Amino acid sequence: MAGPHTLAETERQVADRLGDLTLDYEAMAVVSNLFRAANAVRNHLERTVLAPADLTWTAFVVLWVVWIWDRVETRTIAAEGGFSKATLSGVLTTLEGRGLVERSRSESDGRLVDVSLTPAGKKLMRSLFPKFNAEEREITQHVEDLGSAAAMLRALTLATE
Amino acid sequence: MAGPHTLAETERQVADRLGDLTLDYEAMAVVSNLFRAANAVRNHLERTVLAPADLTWTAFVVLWVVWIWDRVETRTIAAEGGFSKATLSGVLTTLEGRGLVERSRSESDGRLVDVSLTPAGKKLMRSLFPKFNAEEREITQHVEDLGSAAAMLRALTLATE
DNA sequence: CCCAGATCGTTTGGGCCCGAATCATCTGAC
DNA sequence: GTCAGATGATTCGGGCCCAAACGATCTGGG
Repeated sequence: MAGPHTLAETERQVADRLGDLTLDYEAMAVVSNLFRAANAVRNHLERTVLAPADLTWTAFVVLWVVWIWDRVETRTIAAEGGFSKATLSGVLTTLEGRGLVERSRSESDGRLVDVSLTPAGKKLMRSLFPKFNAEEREITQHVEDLGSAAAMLRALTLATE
Repeated sequence: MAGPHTLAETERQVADRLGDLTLDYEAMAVVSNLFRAANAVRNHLERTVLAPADLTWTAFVVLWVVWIWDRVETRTIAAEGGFSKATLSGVLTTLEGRGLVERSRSESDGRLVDVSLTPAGKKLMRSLFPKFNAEEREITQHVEDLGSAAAMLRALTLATE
């Protein structure tokens, strides 16, 4: 889907296999590069910022959402982070075991669970996030127009709904 | 990291937590939207195209690479697909068990393993890829300039190396 | 009241994911 | 020819990932 080969090389190979079918090579390249970029950025941030703090990507996203919104219901975290409630359940258990977050049953609705950061969790995020953002800045510094880049990505997200 | 809240809302919240630190909100928005888009597109393609064929995303990427390049060494597949050799090993075992790919030891170098598609694997890809590409086309149809979009994503990938 | 259906979070089972350790094979300096 | 180091793929252990099943809780119509 994504790799060091040039677009032209890939096109020629695909044409050999599906020469009789009409394909959209530009769409192919965009989707391919989307995943290549997301993978590369994620791996980079994991290595440079998250691994030293012994955090996985998803764990960091969970901490981020809880940190910013202070006290959130689990369903909100899952929606914001873009993963399933099942995944969240496991990650929350891990983070709770490390003393970074706390679960508490909602008083108004016994089905809901609220999540908040412990003091240790807040301390970690306060020290970690500036480093994370500094890397984000590094990574995006060669993108010409950040505003239109963000808009383009938003368009892709909207197109799947 | 990504979610239904507006950028302005998120900025205000972050400012409350880190008001005394300089942050790059545009870089934050791009990285956030990158993952939101990749997740959304992946989930969409998994649901619409891959799930009916009982394939995971990674399994499809592996099949794709092997299909296009006909006969590839495992290390090449991992590099092209953007995941580790450890991951690939497991996925290959799964695909081999389903009779879609074959492993064979390289004759010129006993350390290497070549992978190729079985007839069943070729048949599957020939029927599946047009559907996949049609969805790619749907998803990207509202992106204004596909060429510059691909270039922007490539810049992000390069920035991590 | 009551209870059927909706709405939560969690558990389960199977698969992906990676770094580190392991084992096999190759290479080059001697 | 030999063997130390380099280079492969695989295995292992722990964690993420999801759909489906589950149990608990809430809601509203009767």
